[in-house]
Amino acid sequence: MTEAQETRERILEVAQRLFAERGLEATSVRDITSEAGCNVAAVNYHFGGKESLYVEAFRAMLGPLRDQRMAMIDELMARAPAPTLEEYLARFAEGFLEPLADESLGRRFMLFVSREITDQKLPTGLFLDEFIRPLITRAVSSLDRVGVPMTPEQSFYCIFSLIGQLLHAVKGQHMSEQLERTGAASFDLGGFIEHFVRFSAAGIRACALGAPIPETVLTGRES
Amino acid sequence: MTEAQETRERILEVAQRLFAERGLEATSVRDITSEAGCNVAAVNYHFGGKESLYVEAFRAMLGPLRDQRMAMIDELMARAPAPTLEEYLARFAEGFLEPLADESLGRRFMLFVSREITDQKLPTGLFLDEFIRPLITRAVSSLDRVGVPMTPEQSFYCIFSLIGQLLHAVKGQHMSEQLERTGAASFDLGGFIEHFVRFSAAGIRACALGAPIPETVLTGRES
DNA sequence: GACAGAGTCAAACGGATGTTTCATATTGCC
DNA sequence: GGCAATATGAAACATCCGTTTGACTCTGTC
Repeated sequence: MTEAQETRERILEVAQRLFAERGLEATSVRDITSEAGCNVAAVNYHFGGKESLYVEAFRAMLGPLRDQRMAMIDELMARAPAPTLEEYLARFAEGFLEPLADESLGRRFMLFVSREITDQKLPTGLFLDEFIRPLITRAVSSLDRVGVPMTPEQSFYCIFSLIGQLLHAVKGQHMSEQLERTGAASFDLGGFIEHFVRFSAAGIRACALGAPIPETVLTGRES
Repeated sequence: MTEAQETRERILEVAQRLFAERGLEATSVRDITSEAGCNVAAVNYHFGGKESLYVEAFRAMLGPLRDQRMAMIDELMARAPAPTLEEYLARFAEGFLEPLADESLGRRFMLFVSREITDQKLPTGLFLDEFIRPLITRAVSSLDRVGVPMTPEQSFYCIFSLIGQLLHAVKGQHMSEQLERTGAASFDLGGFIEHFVRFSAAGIRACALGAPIPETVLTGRES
C-alpha cells in the first residue's frame, strides 16, 4: 500500500501538471514517467492507458474544486444580510482567478478547463455535465438573490458574460509576460478584478432592467 | 501556373480548414494531402514543411480579415453623427461573430485565434504584433470617440472584457450543439449580441464614471 | 529530338509514440 | 520457507509521424 500506491500518486501528480501545462497530445507518456521516476509500463498498469490517465487526472480535481466553488456561492447566499451585487461579483471573480496566482491544484484545473473548452478531449458529457452545467445552474439561481431578478435567459447570458471575461483573464495572465515584454499595458490581476466588478455590476443591472437596446436609458446613470 | 499552383492552393485550403478545426498537432500531413488529393511530398515541396504550412495558412487569412475589421471600425468612426455606444458595440460584436455563422474564412480564422490564445503555436510576435495589438490599439482609441472618455488603462480593461465575452461566444456556439442536445438552454447568436450590447454599454459607462469601489467589497472583509 | 526544369508520386527513412511482453523483484499471507 | 499476488523494469512491438529520396511525367525551349 505504501510504496506501491505512491507510484500511482506520483504519476497522477505529474500527469496533472504536464497535461494542464501542455495539453494531452503534447505530453507523452515518457515525459510523465521520466519525471515521476518510474517505468513507462506503470501508466498502463495503474491507469490502463494514457487517455484513461488524462480522464483520471481531470476527475481527481473536478470533484473537490467544483464543490469548493459551490460551497463558496452557497456561503455567500446564506449570509444574514444579503450580499450586494458588487460583493457577489468580487467573490465570484476571486473564486475563479485566485487559484491562478500560485502553482496550485486550482491553477491546473483552470488550465484544464481552458483547454477543454477550446477542444474537447474528455469523454462527452463528463466536463459538461459534472462541472459546467451544475456551476451555471447554481450561479444562475444565485443571481436572483442579490437584488437583480431576471428571466432564466437573461441570467444565462449574464453568467455567460461573466465566465467569458474571467476565462479570458485566465489566458490574459498566461500571456501577460509576452504583452508586457513588448511594452504594452501589463495585465494586473487585482486591477482587472476591480474593473470586472464595476463593469459587470453595471451590465447585470442594465440587463435586469430589461430595456430594449436602442434607447439610451442608461446615459444619465450614476454609480 | 494553372495545374501546378492549383495543388498548392488546394493544400492551403484544406490545411486552413483542418488546422482551424482540429489544431496543429491533431492534424497530420497525410490528413491534409489525402483530402487535397496529392502526395505527402507536395507539402514539403510547396511549403517547406508542416510548420511553415501552418504559418502560411494563418498568414493567408490574417491580412484581409484584420484590415476588414479595422476598416469597419474606421468607417464607424468617420460617420458624420458620431455613433452611439450601443451602435459601436453592435458593430463590434457583428464584426467579431458574423463570420462564425457560416463556413467562411472568417470562421476558420476565429477558430485559429481561439486556439492560438490557448496555446501558442505560431512564431512569437506574429499573432500578437500583427493582429492582437493593432486591433486593441484601434479599438481603444475608437472608444474615446463614442462619448465615454477613459484613461488608457480603463479602455484596455474594457476592451479586454469585450473580447473575453466575444471569444467565449465563439466557443459557446461551437459547443452549442452539445448544450442543446442535452436539453439545456440553447445558445442563440442574435440573442447574445443583443445581450452583449446592453450588458457592455452599461459596463463601459460605469467604468468611464470611474467611481472607486470600496475596499471592503473587493476583499470581502467587514470594515 | 534533346534537354532542362517543375511537379508529382510511391517508397522508404529515422524518430517518436502508446502499448505489450516477459522476466524480475517485492510484498503479504499460510 | 513457500507461494501467489502485486508491482516494477528493460526491451521489444506496432504504428504513426514529418521528411527525404529518386524515379517518373509533363511542359516549354532550343
